[in-house]
Amino acid sequence: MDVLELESFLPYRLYRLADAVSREFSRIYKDRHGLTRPEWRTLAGLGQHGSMTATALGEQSAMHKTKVSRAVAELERRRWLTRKPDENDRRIEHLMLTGAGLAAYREMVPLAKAFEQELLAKLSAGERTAITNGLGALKEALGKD
Amino acid sequence: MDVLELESFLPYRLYRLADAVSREFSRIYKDRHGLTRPEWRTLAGLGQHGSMTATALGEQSAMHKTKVSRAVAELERRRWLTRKPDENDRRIEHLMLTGAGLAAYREMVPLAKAFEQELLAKLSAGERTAITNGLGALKEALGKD
DNA sequence: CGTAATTGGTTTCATTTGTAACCATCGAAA
DNA sequence: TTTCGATGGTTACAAATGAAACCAATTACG
Repeated sequence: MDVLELESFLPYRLYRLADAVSREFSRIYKDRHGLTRPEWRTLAGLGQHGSMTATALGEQSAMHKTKVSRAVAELERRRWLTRKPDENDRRIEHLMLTGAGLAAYREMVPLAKAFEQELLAKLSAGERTAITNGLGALKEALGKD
Repeated sequence: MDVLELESFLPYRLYRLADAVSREFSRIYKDRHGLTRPEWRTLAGLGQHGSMTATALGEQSAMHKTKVSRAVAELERRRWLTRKPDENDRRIEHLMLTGAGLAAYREMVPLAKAFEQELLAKLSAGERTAITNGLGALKEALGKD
């Protein structure tokens, strides 16, 4: 009889780990500011790049366009970002953080980095390169088909 | 100014990858049988262990008890599993697959394994041990706190 | 040109999810 | 034994999500 060992099955291991890490990390943006993950990613994308379109945001952070649309709407409601219509193409809007949005971003960045450092600090140097490289290789593998 | 590089941020990399792999893998149970992920995991848990309680299922496959409850209800509706009340403790029910449930499981196991093999085949031997070990180490790191 | 196909983004609707409240049963302690 | 806290599991409600339909503006092309 053929049995699948769930615990060692790669898709399951990956998902479980990502879920645990993500849940833990979410405390930084959810508990402190009541943000959802799409909202956090939107903030992070704009904080990193300054100004982006909704489409670019979706591509950078792997979000469906409806998620982006809703996240942007909520951040706008909070006055954390503003939209500026494109000069040449009136379908496009350029998004950027307001002062308040930038302030929130600047407050969270060090917390995010600290979170990552704390996690990595529990690993040996070899283990750190192992995940980094392993994840990189797997990402490449998924791409080429 | 302090910026967070989202692309290389561990929680993000992990989640993105897990999401992509999981989405790809879901074709095997979603497209073929219309199962949700909790339903697939329930099937996989019972197929692997023969008989389990709902609580045990939740622990093994990292699912909230409401997810388990609903997945079990749906699989029961399909007549893919049955419940047997515990002799001594009437709160507990032992779950096990029916013939139909087992048949579906046996059909999917080779597909799941093939999926994993195909993915791993795109990596070098070194990269394969890198993810395996990296994920293992990270899981340990999350546990100890 | 004028029409069709594409693109950027929003909205609607059905499904999935999480939280919390809930019901029943059990075990321990008074 | 009664009572209280814990445990196994379900349900109700609100929020998050995905798919598909949609609107408007733009581009491609006959």
